[in-house]
Amino acid sequence: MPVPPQLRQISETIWELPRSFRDGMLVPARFITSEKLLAGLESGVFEQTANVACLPGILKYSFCMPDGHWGYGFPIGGVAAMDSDSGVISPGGIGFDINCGMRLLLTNLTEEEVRPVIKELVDSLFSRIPTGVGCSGFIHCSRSEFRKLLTEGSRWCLKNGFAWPEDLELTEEGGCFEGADPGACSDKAVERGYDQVGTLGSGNHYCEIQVVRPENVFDNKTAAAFGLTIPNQVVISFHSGSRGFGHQVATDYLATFLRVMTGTYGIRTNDRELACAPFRSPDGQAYFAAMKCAVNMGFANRQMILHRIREVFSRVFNRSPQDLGMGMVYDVAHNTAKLETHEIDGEKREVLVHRKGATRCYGPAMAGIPARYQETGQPVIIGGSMETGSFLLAGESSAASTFFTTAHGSGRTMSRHQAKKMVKGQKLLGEMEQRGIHVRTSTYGGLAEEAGFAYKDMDEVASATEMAGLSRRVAKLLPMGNIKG
DNA sequence: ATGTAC
Repeated sequence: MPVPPQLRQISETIWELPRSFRDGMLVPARFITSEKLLAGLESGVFEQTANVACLPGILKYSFCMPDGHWGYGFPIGGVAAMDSDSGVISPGGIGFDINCGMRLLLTNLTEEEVRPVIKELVDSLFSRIPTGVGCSGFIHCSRSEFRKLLTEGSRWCLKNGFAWPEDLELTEEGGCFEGADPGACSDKAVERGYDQVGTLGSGNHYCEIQVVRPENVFDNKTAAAFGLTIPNQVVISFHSGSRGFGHQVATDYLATFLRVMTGTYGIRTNDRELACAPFRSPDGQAYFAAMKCAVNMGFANRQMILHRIREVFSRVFNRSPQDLGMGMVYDVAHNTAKLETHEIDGEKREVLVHRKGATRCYGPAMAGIPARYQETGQPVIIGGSMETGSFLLAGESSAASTFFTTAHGSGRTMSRHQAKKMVKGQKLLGEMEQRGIHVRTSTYGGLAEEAGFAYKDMDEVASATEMAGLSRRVAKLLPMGNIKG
């Protein structure tokens, strides 16, 4: 893909479009990537990252992470910090699936112990965790109970016996964004969401049983601090979000913002998909309070899925989850906007950081990460494709340059439609089976969309984040079994 | 991502 002629290389891992690239750019656009990944960037990503640079109140740079690809308004992999007084909030900078995120769970089992029962485990996970479009959850709470869950996030799960206390410590923000207001969410959003807690969803949402081979551990000391202490240790990671609820919140407020943006607030954007409102305006604050509800739904959703995973392993091995060492490593959100304090030109300021397909990666000794990770930096979980595995990384102090943000996945290289044309899901399933990856899926078409070839090179993305100083590689997690929607 | 066209 040809890059814009105005793009100039700043360092080994930074390319920049200057403000002169487009009228109205308030800051330059920066692409944090590698030479190889840069060559694969779609031209739309340059346009989108430059359009974001025009949004009122944006500070320093409009960023695109190494896994960046074309998205709604912002690129997926887009990062923008706004001045919390004069800046805007934009749903397109957060994503439709608010608090889509990754959670990583340990076991004290080895590959040798798990391999003989992998089919039973995967089949059992598939039958116990609802997957696919429109699926319902296994807890049936009322609409009013769901509104409580929206304000409490993972705390609701703890109160109801679906969490260990340490699960909350090991979730970003303790599994709850404070200030969530269910009153800011439409009845329609509640209607779509109240029955979906504890469901995986579809698309690229999955739950995977993985093995950490000794040759795939890059930082032994940090791996041990993250609980990886056994050769060929088995872990489980999964990817899910706030389902139909978050989608409806995003849809509702995009419509509102489009209605009021120009008339009420006098804001014009290059792309209607960048609809936004001043953060301090009533509309901006209402969306922020509703978005927090969706964030909390996402945390609670992943907590309920975790509960079911523990049940499944416990039943198959006839041992308690505690005895199986099924504690969490961490839970990271990658579709949010959050008020954080960052140093901007030598001055500490409160800014609204939009992360859309981008992971927070606080470094060592920072407030806001668990005590046990103070020396290592927070765990960062980057989900790859179901064929190539995932990465566990650690936050670094040098990530201050991107408001402590790193990549979130491997990033698509082709559309879902294109991927489906290239391989039949049933054939792919057979091939993966032969390579020792047991897969269950709710639709064969959906499986084909997630084929490994439809994604960027996972190793290249992880290496690029490390070279750029955003996060350091700790271990690569290889798939043994996968369930997907 | 998504009751994949409220």
